Amino acid sequence: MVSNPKAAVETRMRIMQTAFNEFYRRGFQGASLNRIVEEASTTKGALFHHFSGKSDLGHAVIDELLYPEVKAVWIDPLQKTDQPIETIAFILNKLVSDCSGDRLCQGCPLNNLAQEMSPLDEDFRLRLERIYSEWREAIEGAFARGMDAGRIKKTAEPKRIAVFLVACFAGTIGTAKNAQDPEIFELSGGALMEYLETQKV
Amino acid sequence: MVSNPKAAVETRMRIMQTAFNEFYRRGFQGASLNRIVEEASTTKGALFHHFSGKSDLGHAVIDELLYPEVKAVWIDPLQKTDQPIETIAFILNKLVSDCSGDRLCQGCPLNNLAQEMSPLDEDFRLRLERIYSEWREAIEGAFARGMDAGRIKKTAEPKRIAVFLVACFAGTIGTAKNAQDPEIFELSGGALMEYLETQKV
DNA sequence: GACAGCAGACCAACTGGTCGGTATCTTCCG
DNA sequence: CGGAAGATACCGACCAGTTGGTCTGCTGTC
Repeated sequence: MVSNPKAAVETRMRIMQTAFNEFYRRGFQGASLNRIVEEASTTKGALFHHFSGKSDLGHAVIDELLYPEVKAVWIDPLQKTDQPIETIAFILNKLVSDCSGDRLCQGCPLNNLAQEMSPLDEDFRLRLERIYSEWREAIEGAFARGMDAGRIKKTAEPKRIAVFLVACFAGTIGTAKNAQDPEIFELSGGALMEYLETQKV
Repeated sequence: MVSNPKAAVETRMRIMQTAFNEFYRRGFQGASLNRIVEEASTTKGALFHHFSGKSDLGHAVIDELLYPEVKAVWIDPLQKTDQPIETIAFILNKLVSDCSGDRLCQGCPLNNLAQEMSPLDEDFRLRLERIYSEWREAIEGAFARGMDAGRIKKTAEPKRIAVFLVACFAGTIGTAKNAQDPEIFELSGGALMEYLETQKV
């Protein structure tokens, strides 16, 4: 299984990261394997040695790059808190300050891929849906703990809130991407926080 | 300009509608002109007689099919009302009852196209953004009139609400498409109406 | 006969994918 | 310890199929 380790896994990683950028910019269908191998300074041989095809490469990018990213940014922090609203506000602020306005206006990689590929390929859809559902569960759990801790009002419905929040994130980033206008973030994000405040005790 | 009129505009229309379906199902990049002309029972000659290329066809579909649809469903009703929340609830219910669950889970044609094409082609982005901004303005106007009529609370911010609403619609339909689960609509739609209720007097 | 409307053969460019070859490493036997 | 055998990692020419797009020519209507 393991033979010439370091260089090989590095090559594999380089291909995945280059592919991630291509998928992000041009979509999965628009991405070209020829461009990917050129951009990654490697060859078809290497790509098809590490991946069985374009789809397999896509799956690997989702499982090994996208999922860990979402997990680190959203899921892990939420799983440890009983102050969901403050945690979400913190993450959102961090995202806005970390990424430049331009970057934010390129859309969410997860959402971009999901919108394009979920109707076309069930394997893609299931992998992406797993990320979404873990994300929702993390939010739901945080709000449930918030209720137990007396921070969230008793009548709140964590599941409904979680589904709504994920939809709002996806929609806000998506519409901001189309408008190419960071003001969308401020307005939509403000309204979102306004909604969340109504869920406090 | 006009010579053999009826048949020609009919051919043109048939090509656009077939293209619309192809774009809707496979995305613009994934759509094939060969498939479109075959599906429309015509030929490359006809397509390139009526449109200067794939992009031009895309533009025509947006301007002549997508925009009128959004206008009829969303913009026109909103421009005549000072009861924005009731009007929106009505439209949403109509959409859900008109379309089958399956159809809804295929996503919003406007949002699908926007997510894919706005980063790739500025002409697409501008045309799509025009639809979004008219949509937002219609919502904003309706809430402003609602405030004047004393139905919406004085502290409401119509523009913020409009931006947020459009983002929520896009996000809800998008996440429901990925989840292939109509329950997303009920949960997210419920939360959305819950938010809107807080904007009443 | 002039021209819009359309047909469809044709084209270069590119797509995802294959395959024989090579170079570098691991393994194991003597 | 040497060195042959074998596996892994990678190269890049090559392939059939498809893409968006062109162009010549036919046909029916003014």
